[in-house]
Formats: sequence, C-alpha cells, structure tokens
Amino acid sequence: RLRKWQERIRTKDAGERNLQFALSEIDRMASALGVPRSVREVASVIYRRSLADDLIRGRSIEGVATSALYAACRKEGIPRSLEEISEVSRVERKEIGRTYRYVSQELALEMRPVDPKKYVPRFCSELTLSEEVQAKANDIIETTADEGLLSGKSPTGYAAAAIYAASLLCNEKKTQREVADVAQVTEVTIRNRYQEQIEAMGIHS
Amino acid sequence: MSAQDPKETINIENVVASTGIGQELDLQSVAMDLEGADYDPEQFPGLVYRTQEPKSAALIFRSGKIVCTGAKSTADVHESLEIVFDKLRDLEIRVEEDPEIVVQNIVTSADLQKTLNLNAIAIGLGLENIEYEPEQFPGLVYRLDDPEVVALLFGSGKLVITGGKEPADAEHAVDKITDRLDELGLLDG
DNA sequence: GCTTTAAAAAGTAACAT
DNA sequence: ATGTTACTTTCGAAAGC
Repeated sequence: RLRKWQERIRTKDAGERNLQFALSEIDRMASALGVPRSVREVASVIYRRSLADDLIRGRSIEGVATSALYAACRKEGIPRSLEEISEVSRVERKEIGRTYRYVSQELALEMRPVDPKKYVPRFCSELTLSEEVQAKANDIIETTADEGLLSGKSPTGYAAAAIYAASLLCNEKKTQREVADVAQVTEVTIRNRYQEQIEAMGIHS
Repeated sequence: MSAQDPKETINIENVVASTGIGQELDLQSVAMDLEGADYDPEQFPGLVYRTQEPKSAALIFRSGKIVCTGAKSTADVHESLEIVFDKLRDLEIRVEEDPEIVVQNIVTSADLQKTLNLNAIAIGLGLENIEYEPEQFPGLVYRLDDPEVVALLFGSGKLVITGGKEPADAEHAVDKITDRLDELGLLDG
C-alpha cells in the first residue's frame, strides 16, 4: 500500500540521515582532534557495527559516534583521553565513558588497557622535549609498570609523571604545571605518581 | 605467618533487603508524625527513615513495601526493620507480626593479601570476561557465573564482592577468584 | 533509562588552608 | 603543599516518570 511504501521510504531516509549525521560528526571531531583519516575510518566501521547490532537504542547518536571515535583512537594506537574527546564532543565525559564500555563489550572489541607510553610522543612534542626525554620517559613507564605500579592508575597521569621525571633527569625541566596542562591532569596526580615511580626506579636526585 | 586464608578477611559492608507491612500507607501523614523522616515525593516516591542502632536507612513506600539498606549483617537488617515496624505501630498503623524479609544483595570486602597486576589479570582472565578501564575507575570488574556476583579487584589485592544473596556467595567467589588467579600464576610472581 | 538509600575498594579532582 | 570533601564503579529492591 502507498502508505506503507511511504513509511518505508521515510524510515530509510531517516536512517540514512542519521548515519550521515553520525559520520559527519565523527569527521568533525576527528578533525578537531587532528587524528589521521585511518582513525576516522575505523571509527566509522565501529559506528556502523553498533548500528547493525542495534546498540544505539536508548542512547544518543552523538554518544555512540563519540565513543566509536574514542575506541578507534585507542585501537589505532594514538589514544585521546576521555577528557580530550569530550572537549570536541557535545556529549559529557561520563556518558562517553559508559557508552564506550557498552559498545566495547557488545561488539567484543577486546580493547586492551591504554599503554601510557602511547601518550609520550604527543605530550613531549607539545612540551618541545627532546627524543632523549621521550626515551627516558618510556623507560620509566616500562620499568615501573612491570613492577605492578600501573595497576588502577590513569594512563595520562602515569605518562605525565614519567615525562616530568624524565625532563628533570635529562636537564630539560618542565614544571609540574606545564606537564599537567598538556596531559590534562592535576599537579597532585603528577606528584603522587612521580614519587612512586622515582622510588621504584631507585632514583634519588 | 601473615598469610591467612583470604576468606578470613571477608567483611560484610552492606546488606540490602526488602519487605512489606501488608498495608497501604499515607506517606504524607507518616512524614508528619515520624520524626527524622525525609519525604519528597517530587524527588522520589519513597519516604526515607534512618535508624541509628543498628545504622541503616529504610525506604518506605505507599504500597507498604519497605527497602532496608546500610546494615552490616542480616541480623542487623532484622533489627533495623523491627524498629521501623514498631515506629509505624506507634503511629497506629497495623503491621503484620513477622513480615517476610528478603535479602536482595550483600556487599562484602576482602583482601587477597597480595598485590595484583591488573593489566596481566585482564589479559589472563580474558578481555571478553572483564572490564578494566583505569581511566574511569581503578578497579577491574569481574563477573562470576557461579556464584552470580560481581567482583571489583584492585591493585592492592583488596576486592569488593556484590550481587550475592547470602554470605556464602562471597566466600565461594573469593575461593574461585583465588584459584583462578593462582592457576594463571597471577598472584604476585 | 532516571530518581533515592548505603557501603567498600583506590584514583582523581575541586576547593580550602 | 597538604587536607577535606566528593565523585567515579559494582549491586539490589521499591513506585513512578
């Protein structure tokens, strides 16, 4: 019947419009974050899979789109913190986090915890720190994380502390505030992680 | 010497239970007569009443059904609810003699007494079986099928077990978790 | 799904001193 | 720089939006 036909078209159009909106949002946020095209493609795939598995029911398109981008960044090895992601999204951090966990579980993405070392290049670049500092920070992270010091700690705070420590050790000192600003964590967190890491590394300075 | 059975470290932190007096209530008047009662139907349909000893909070509904939470044991739940029942009787409200009290959830804490490498545990238990997002919460979430409970594991070796209906559920859970981590060689080492 | 209640774990954050 | 308070997660029931 004509009515049923129109309804189908209407539904199809609405669905198509929503998909286009989601993909354009992913594109917009990805551009704002300055992540490569490959990440946007991965995010698009995750969003389409979420759509196919009906994960959007009861959730906002924007929330799922943002979570897909967050997951894609991690999967591609260039993670953005929820804090950074929420700055380019109109969805609040808490909602992005819970939607991400839901999508991640349902699609069985099997995402590994973020490795703090993945933040080192970008943070150090923003702080104009040398290759030597980066290498030292990575060394601190790897060594102390193997001792179980990483358990339960936020990857950004952990990376920030290691970078702060490395900058001191390499005589390229950055203040806690400078590092805290690029990593978007507090000085208190850097201070706490720094103390533990230094102790575990057996450094005194 | 210091290493004891982790089961011995189990502590019940909260017990949630539900019951009912088998009588409809006019919460507006109960709120007027019962001192210390918090009732704001716009915000929540239940009236909140807190007992001091044992410490707990009771949510009293218009239907006469009651939820009790905050107690440290099932015995405390009964004690707290008896106080609530008596308070209601003081208000000339008929309350059944011994309303059935059903424990809905027990929250416990325990200590494996060994630090945990949550990253290794996440991989070991299988990423599909756990949730570990340290950026959002420091605990690793592990859902068990039997007993049907949820455990939150922390780097310190301490854990929280919730979702159980009886104290034994927590003991079984601690046993299973200990065994599983042991066979994976993830307790220290 | 949300609202309210209580409680633990450990990390992080906001604001005060 | 430290201390306090508060929020994140898990669970369940209740009645109603």
